[in-house]
Amino acid sequence: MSKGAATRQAVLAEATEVASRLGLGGLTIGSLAARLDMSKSGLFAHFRSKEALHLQVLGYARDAFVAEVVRPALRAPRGEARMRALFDNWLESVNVAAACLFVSASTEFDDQPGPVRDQLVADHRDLSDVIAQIFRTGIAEGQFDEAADPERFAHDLHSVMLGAFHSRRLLNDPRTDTWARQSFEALLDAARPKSG
Amino acid sequence: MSKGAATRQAVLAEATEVASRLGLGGLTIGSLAARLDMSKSGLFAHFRSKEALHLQVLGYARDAFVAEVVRPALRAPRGEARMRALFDNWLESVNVAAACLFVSASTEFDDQPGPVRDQLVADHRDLSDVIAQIFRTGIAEGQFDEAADPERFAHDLHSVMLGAFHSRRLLNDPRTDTWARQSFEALLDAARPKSG
DNA sequence: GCAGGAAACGAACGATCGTGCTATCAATTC
DNA sequence: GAATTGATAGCACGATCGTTCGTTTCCTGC
Repeated sequence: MSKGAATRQAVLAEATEVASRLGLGGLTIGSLAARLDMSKSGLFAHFRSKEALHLQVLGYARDAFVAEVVRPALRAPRGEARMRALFDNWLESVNVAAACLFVSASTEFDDQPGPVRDQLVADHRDLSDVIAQIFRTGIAEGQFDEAADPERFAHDLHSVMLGAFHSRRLLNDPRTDTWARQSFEALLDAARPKSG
Repeated sequence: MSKGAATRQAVLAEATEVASRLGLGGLTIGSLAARLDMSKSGLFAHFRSKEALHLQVLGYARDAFVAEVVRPALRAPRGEARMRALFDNWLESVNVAAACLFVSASTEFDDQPGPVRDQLVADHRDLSDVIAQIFRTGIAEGQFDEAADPERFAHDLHSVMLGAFHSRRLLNDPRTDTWARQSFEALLDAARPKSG
């Protein structure tokens, strides 16, 4: 990796950290440069616009999220076990900057049309598709009901995670994980094949 | 209402609208003043600090949310009917500025300690208490299981709403309401007294 | 209708915002 | 090791940020 690419990665890592706390809107070139002991213009030259920085931060966060949450889960056996692995990793990522960034950026930009919002929608769709696909495999394995809607399951699972992030990060409620796991089990139970 | 109080209300209404789209962090005195055809200093004099403005916006949004979502629901018969009324009103408020503001501000400030965050936590607790109390009444009425946890129900209902706001506002998914209602019914079913 | 107080304004503050230039410095290629 | 490319710094720009101050205008209670 060339020198430029290396510092760019370092900038994106730090930017992801900051943006996960202050939101993408709270991310400023100046303070970011100060944190990294760089000049404002030197840092800026890597991105050429603030929106480009936003997009690259989202790309970096997406890669981190996939590497930390999604990819390890895909090594679990297909179907329900894989779904459980994904859920576990996701729930553990409640303090991982990349995961938090997507939650905060999604509510921050849901009313601000543009490339950033578009990217967030696309990323959400990708994750939703992964969940739905795992679910479909579970159907094929006989673990889930053929009549169940994989996309609705993905939506419901996402809701559970949003609630968990809210409960853990804003309220700091110690019951968060217990409740999230119970909700997850309820989702699985509801998706089980009807016996008879 | 005196002149000052009147314009202050007008400012808070507009500020709530703007903050619901751009977040509290995206709310600036200058642009807010321009929207209301006021001078920056004239508007600022009402609040004396930006944080005070933030807190008063939250108070205004809270009152609006209670007036639009909570209070009407309390006129429904106690127990399950009241819970359904609350859910219906809440789901309809997906495009009401005050309701959106709480969702976005909660994720925006969950990592920024201070009075604003404290206020958000308090407001969340208040709403959670209302839900839990309605649930407890439903238990007393025999509609819900004595063994069910009212606070967990409140948390789960909140998760469903967060998912609905996300799905409607970011993804603009037409299935949002259907899915939210199905999730709500599932929560109610899970809370029903066990027969036998 | 006048006095006194509240409300709004205009101008300015220092700081910081995002974004350009130009120059210097380091790294890579021959 | 010289030449070339790319990375970083310095400086400046207009704009806007939150905030203060002194003045003016409007409202209100007598």
